[in-house]
Amino acid sequence: MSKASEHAYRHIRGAILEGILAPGEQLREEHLADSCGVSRTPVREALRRLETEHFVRRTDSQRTFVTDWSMDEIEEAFALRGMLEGHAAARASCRIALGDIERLASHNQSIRRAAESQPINSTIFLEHNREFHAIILQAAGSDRLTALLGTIIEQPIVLRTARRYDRDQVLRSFAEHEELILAFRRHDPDWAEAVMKAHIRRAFHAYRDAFQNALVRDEARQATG
Amino acid sequence: MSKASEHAYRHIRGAILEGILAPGEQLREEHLADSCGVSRTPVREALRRLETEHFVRRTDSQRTFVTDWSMDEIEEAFALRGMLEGHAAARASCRIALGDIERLASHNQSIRRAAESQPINSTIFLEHNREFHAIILQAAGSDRLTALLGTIIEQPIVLRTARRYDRDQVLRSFAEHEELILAFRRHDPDWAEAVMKAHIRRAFHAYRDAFQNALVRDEARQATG
DNA sequence: CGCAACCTTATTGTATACAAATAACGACAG
DNA sequence: CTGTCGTTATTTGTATACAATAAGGTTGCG
Repeated sequence: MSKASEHAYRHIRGAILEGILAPGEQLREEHLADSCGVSRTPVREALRRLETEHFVRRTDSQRTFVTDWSMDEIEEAFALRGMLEGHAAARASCRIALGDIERLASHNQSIRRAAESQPINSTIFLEHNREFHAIILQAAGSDRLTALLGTIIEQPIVLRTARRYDRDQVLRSFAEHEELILAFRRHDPDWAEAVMKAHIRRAFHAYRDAFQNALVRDEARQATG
Repeated sequence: MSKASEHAYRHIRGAILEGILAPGEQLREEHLADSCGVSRTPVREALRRLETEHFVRRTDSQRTFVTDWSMDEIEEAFALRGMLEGHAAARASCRIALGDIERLASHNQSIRRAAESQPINSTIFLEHNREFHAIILQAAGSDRLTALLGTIIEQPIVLRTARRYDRDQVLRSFAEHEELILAFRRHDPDWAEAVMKAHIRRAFHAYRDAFQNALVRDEARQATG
């Protein structure tokens, strides 16, 4: 994808991730075109792409809105992600090279250090966590699976979850990653798959807890303010 | 999606399914626009959509070609489809209404009749088979899963496989569907999932056998001709 | 006061012209 | 004869104007 449409894609996607474009907000092609400094044509292309990746959603009358997730939809997305990433881990366990296992270990050590820093460094955690999962996906050696997961992993949700992670939760991620690495060293697909599924499932509960806490805080703020 | 781009989508998709546009063939936007009677703009939109559905593929230099599958890619697609449709069957088994089970049974009887007709009626088989799977997917009640499977089930492949099905294979599909129905009546997710996975896996082997036979025939034709 | 048909305005869809990029081709050097 | 460079032709990308459609607001009627 060449200059303008790629730029529009990144710009809009970034704005959604940053929360500049809030969930539920309507997106107007012309307005986006202005704010990206391109014409509507590449904006439309970007929107279609963001739609397949579930960043935005279109109504029956072709209007586009930033996706606003219901808890059910999020649980469903996590369930599918667990299944697919579990499958990826199983495949990877049989194929992964020793060097890649070492890279996994290295990224996971960075995650441990991020957990132990004062205060914990979410950005570093997110970065190495992303890379950790990317290595596994690549080791699974299935372009199709990679493409599928690309439409499932909802970065806005991952982001919101991880930003709320406390030290315990990051250390728990670290521990689960370590177990995954053990499964890879043994080339045990069942083990790897089970650990990965559990890992994703825990992430879902972390998300749900964080979300509920946020709701409680909001209500408290409204009551006091 | 409104008139022109929807029309372009159906037109191009249909041409690929009919084999008018052959695997590996390059698609030129202007040419397609002429043959659809619309401008390039909606054609481009249709192509992007067909790309996400894997009907076409784009090179790094943005040229578009009708997808030409390698056997590895097909096996991978079948594996993912087995996993996802198995999951759908498990979900459906817990949620499906009695009426839907009766509809499944009815469609499957039509499949049996198609198998017993002289000669076997592939078109009828395909139609009811599609509907059978669609009912299950809908009963699973997960839009996300439906969307995912939409990008996995490769109609050109299903078509090519089913057209080669002999009576035995259609009857085998019928028998597997019957077992699926039994699992649904018992609301047994594990059973339903296992049967579905086996069903898809058998379809893969049917495809591979048909493909290999086709190869052998082609070679024989070249040797004789 | 409600609501329904109409009109106005906002927004998306499509066509087309032109710009940019890439592949195809051929000439020339080694 | 082969490979590389440059030129041309083909193809895709982008901007823009205009058409079609849907939303919102207004007026008139029950």
